[in-house]
Amino acid sequence: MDHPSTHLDWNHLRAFLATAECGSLSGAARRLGLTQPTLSRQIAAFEASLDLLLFERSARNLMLTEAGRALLLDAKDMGKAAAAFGLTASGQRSELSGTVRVTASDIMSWHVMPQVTQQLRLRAPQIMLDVVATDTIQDLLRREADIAIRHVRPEQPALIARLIGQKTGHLYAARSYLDARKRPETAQDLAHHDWIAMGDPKRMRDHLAGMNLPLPIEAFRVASENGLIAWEMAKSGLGIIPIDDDVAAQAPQMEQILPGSFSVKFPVWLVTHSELHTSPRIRLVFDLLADLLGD
Amino acid sequence: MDHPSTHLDWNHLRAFLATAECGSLSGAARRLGLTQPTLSRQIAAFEASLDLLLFERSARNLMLTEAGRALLLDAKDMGKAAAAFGLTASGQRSELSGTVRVTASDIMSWHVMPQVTQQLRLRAPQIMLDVVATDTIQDLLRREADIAIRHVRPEQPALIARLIGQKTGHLYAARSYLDARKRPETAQDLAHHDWIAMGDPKRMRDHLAGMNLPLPIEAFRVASENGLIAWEMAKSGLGIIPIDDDVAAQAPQMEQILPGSFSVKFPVWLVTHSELHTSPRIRLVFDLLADLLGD
DNA sequence: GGTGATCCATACATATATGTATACATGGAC
DNA sequence: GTCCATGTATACATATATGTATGGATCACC
Repeated sequence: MDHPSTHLDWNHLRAFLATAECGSLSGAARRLGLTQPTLSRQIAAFEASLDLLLFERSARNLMLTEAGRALLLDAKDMGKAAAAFGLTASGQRSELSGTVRVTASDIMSWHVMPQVTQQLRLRAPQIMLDVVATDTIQDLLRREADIAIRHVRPEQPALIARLIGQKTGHLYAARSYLDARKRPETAQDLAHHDWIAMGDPKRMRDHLAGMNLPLPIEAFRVASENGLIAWEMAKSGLGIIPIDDDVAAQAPQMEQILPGSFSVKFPVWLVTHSELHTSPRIRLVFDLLADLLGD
Repeated sequence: MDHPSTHLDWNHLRAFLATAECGSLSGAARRLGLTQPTLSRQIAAFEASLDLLLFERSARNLMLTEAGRALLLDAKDMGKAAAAFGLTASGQRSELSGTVRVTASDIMSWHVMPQVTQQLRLRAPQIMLDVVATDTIQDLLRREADIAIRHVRPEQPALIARLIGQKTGHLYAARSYLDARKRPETAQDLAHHDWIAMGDPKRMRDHLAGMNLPLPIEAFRVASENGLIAWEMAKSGLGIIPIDDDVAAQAPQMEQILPGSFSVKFPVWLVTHSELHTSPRIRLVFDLLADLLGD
């Protein structure tokens, strides 16, 4: 007994998705490059084959039925997979070969870029990816990089940015540190601990103060512009550091401070120069990165 | 600039997936209920539209090209989504209404079934799901339940079972317990700690001994047939318990013992009576559970 | 080496889907 | 109320895709 999905007409499925997302047959026809009567018939045939009413025909516009709403979720998954397929297909074309230079923070470069690069090599084998670990937006304006992964929205009008996702972090310290010092029980205790700063301690203090966590500047005992070094310091037990949960999960000796509280959310932006976005190669890597980073 | 995926012929995509999975055009034609020439032309047209060679024609059989292999991954995602769509569509049909009784262990019933039930209500609103928290396979043979979620493969020939996935667990204890006692540093330390047994302590001791973790039977200070009660005991600091990582993740006061070591992998089986599997309603819930549990 | 099974590609007739043109309905602007 | 923009459904001609039939090629088997 084979599943009914193999006997579904996948083009009808595509028609359903487009119609549901556009809210009209005409709109879906425009999006798909077909005509409105075609969409009308495809939807009707699809409903007949499923033996279900997908849309409520209310004169002016179509409305999803209850069943249609449930099915739309699965159809959207299919649309995402189809989009990914299209991207991968572009990546396989040899005429898009060349180098694309991507810049990301050192932590991102070290923690997520290896796997992303691996995925990208599979999906766009013709493209050579050059990962530069810096954190200044100037790289893009000076054309020293093609695409940047950033955690703040860039202001320059010459840049285009797409919000990809959001990462969550918390406060962590090594178990050895917490065993040696008194384990903090309340937010007040935190001021008497050693803190590690990534970058400028003052900027970090202000940031934590904004999270309702005021700390004296003396609390920051060590700092490093290099995020990886700061993180290694934290791992070896030098103090408390706020860091991305995924990074922390890879270090079993790290323990979350006051679990559940003081969560930091930082967005992930994909940025490129507006002129570069018209280059098919860079455009492809941009879209692939958006797909790979946006899990 | 719209994505190229909207202009892809999704039926060609389906043809590609079937051909790649079957290894031949004829096989794909049989699966899809089409003829071999149709598949031949669809694949050729698809390759032309993508401007990519997907298969290497080597007389006897088709072999995926490098590009085809990369694209197959995305196509499989699409196939999965299409299968899910087909299941949801079945669930929306009113003629499949009725009750299905599912039995699962108490921990599973409490931890995963609520969300699964919610998903299932969305995808098959006509079906009333009855969740029974027990762990004996007899329920199925006596027809006291229609479907069982189990962690051992059933032996009875009258039952059909499908392996859905695998869950991973580790040893956990409450932070309060670990603060009060000496925090274990090595595997040897574990024998001097208090252990909590789910079910029969002897069976659990044997199970842990099989994981190269020999414990005296006196180490088990408390036990409960009811897994939830054992878990609550562990959360309140009565000792060490091996438990699923997802369950542990929801209890911030629980800390993993010797992080990374002593991992327990237990399979998830979906079981039903072979006769029941022919009932469309139960068959549907079976497939939906397989889809929902197998993430 | 012959034979049958299996597989892919092509030709041709037919079935199916699509586009064009059109009729009809609705709601907003004036 | 009238006009116009927008949207859906149907008729008809045409373009496209599909099935049937067939030929060629390869491999397993005797």
